[in-house]
Amino acid sequence: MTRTPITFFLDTLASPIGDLRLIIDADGVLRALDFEDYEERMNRLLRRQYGEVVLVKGAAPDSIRAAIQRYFAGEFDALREIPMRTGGTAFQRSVWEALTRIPPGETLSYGAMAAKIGAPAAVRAVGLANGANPIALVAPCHRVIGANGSLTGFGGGLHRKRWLLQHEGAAFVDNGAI
Amino acid sequence: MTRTPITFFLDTLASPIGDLRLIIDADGVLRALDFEDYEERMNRLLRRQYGEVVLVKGAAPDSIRAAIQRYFAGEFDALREIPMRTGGTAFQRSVWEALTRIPPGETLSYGAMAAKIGAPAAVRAVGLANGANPIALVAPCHRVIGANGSLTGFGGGLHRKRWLLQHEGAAFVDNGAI
DNA sequence: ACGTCCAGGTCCGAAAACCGCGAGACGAAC
DNA sequence: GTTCGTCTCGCGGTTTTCGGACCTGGACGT
Repeated sequence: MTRTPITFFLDTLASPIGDLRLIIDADGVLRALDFEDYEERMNRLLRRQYGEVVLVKGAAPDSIRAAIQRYFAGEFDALREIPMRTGGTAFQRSVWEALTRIPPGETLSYGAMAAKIGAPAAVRAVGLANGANPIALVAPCHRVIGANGSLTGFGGGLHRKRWLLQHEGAAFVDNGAI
Repeated sequence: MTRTPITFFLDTLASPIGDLRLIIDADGVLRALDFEDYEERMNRLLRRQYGEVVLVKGAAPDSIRAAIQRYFAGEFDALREIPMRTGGTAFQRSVWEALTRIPPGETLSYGAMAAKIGAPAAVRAVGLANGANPIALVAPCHRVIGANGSLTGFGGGLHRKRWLLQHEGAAFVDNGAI
């Protein structure tokens, strides 16, 4: 099945935990963000949400690049200034939207997040939706951890989840998982 | 799953065998054409090919409207001037593309058409693809008939297939089916 | 403490069902 | 013996359906 393809712009940006890939649309809005070594995963997510996607190289707006760099420099709330947009189902959007309301330095459990969006039993579904989050960092899925405080999973690698939470000064239980 | 919806323009045009619905894209290219009383069927095809579709009223280019009227006035080849584009699978496109190469006044059997696109055994599949043709008249699926010359099926009603073939002066076996 | 089971949204792959056919077989009519 | 209908079955792409997996957690049993 061939749908009319949609075109996005691709930029990269160095960070302390590896190069980032930024996907920007024609309006200069962030559509996806991931680590370069998980490129394949991101492409899969993009295809799921938008069908066929054409990526061309293009510079992301300076404001977005600067905001991310300020985040890594310790100005955590800079991420909130970044305009973003996603596809996905209504459920997924509600999860991702809820992510942006977790303040830096705090965490939430999957169960608590499920309760917060009004579907207290959909705990695993929240986990899945987190796994399908196309916009790492800006939709801070790394701030969702297990009910017992452990790191559980992260699409960009658990070591990065650990780094990000430490960077933000959040409390969690480090069980040494990779 | 919500994909970004695509917007098309909808126009209508009277014909000797009923009002036509024309679906035009932003470039003024024909995306679909069907008879008004089979609207539901066309909407289903559009949804299959493009996902969510938003239809707004809008005038089709004069050149397209005029070409269709000239066809009904007896200038059969006028249809070939109409720019069109489709979604669908590779197989379906090859079938629809082959349709446009059948001259007015001639017919082809499903089996012959299957052979022509290099899949001689895919006879029923050709039938299915014909049934999924979104652009009646311009992709002249009415020119495909049974191996024994009978009318078999037509998405817009067999009486219209009969009328069109008579209009073009094509030979076929009329078994009186409705 | 620890295993086991289930809950629920979504995607993916496999399998089955669907058909705008046509060739071959069969029997019934002239 | 032809010529026709009718029936059966195989064909192959597409759609639909179904079952399992998953970035978890809480209840229940031992």
